[in-house]
Amino acid sequence: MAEKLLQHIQKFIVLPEDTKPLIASSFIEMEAKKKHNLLENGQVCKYNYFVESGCLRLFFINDKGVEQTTQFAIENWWLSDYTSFAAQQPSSFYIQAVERSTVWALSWQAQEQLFFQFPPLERYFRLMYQRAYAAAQWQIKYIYDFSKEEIYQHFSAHFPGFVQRIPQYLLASFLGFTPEYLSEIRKKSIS
Amino acid sequence: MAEKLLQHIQKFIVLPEDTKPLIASSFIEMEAKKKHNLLENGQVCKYNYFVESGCLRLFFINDKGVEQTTQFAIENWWLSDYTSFAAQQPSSFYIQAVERSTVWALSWQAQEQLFFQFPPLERYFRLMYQRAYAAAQWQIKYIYDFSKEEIYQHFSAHFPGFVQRIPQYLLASFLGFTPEYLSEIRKKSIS
DNA sequence: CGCGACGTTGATTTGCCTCAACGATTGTGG
DNA sequence: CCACAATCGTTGAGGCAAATCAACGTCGCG
Repeated sequence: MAEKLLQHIQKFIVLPEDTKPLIASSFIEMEAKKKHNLLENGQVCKYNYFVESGCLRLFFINDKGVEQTTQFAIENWWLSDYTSFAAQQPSSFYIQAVERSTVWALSWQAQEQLFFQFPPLERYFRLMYQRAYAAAQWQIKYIYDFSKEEIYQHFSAHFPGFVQRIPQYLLASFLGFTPEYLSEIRKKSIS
Repeated sequence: MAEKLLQHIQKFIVLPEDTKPLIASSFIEMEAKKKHNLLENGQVCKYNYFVESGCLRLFFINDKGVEQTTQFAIENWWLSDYTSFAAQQPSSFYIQAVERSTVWALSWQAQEQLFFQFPPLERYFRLMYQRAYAAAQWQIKYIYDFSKEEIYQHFSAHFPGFVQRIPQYLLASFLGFTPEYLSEIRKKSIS
């Protein structure tokens, strides 16, 4: 149980055998069908999610009623609305399964207790946040640096498999433009 | 010495008296004049900077030669290019003092050694990264959610003091548009 | 089979940029 | 302490990337 999660943690810190049951039992295993919402706007984001398989996305709905995806998480990535999670306040985001997904959910209380029982996990999570923050710094750089067309070219060059895997309207939403414009860009790059 | 830094750490974790000299001595105090670069494109980002007073910015230069500011850090905030810092690879950013600033610099090696000597600091840094990452999630949401004009209105409503404090061309660069357009927006909101 | 979700195409509009020129303010050396 | 230059902010004309709107083809699913 929780093999993938434990293996992932062990890439970053040493895990004594006897801590594994403690850790595994702190998480809740969840199965989410495609399009199922793990978090809805207005709710407190109770969990930090580790994706074992499948894909989640973080999005919000703007004042025109359009869904804006700001992040995806695939296997071995964590996802949460950390503003809501850390302060246990209502979120303005949704978290939704893009595909059928298996995730391990860690509540804020369980996380705090785990840190108390096994402090080296602080290091693991420090590294995870550091990695996530570095990725966010890059995402922001991309947005400022490139035109929409360049953003698409870079992204599809770096993550060809992922581009194939998700519907185009979600990709457009994530990259910050309309499905129509994505269509136009793709037509150009084929010919 | 390093009073502000130690006080800041104590807001998040308990610091025994005898650890304070150890911590303080792991940092290098630096004074930076206005426009002085603490990091330049192509160098490894050797330090994680804590701002005691003044203001730093993180920026890069795009292919048209224009400086794009992606973050500011004022008193009690940390700043670094974490992609470069964590992997000790060359950075594609600059870090520059916006005003005369006093900062405490922590090298990657010193940071690792500190974690070894006093593990509770992992928790402090986990919380700092969590906070920084949450702020980045919000920044990304803002970029997707609002028009340039709305971004300016929100920002100047939330941080009126900061808007006064820095030159307009840096604010424009940070908010993602040209100084000319900022001028236009400001004219509109006055009348 | 029929409906709804998804992708495409083209016409039109617009938010914002580019470029160029000109005041205002700052600072710096003589 | 003034003169001159550099930096910074403003204004306006023109242009383009990307959005909006609307219509239509296609696929998968109940």
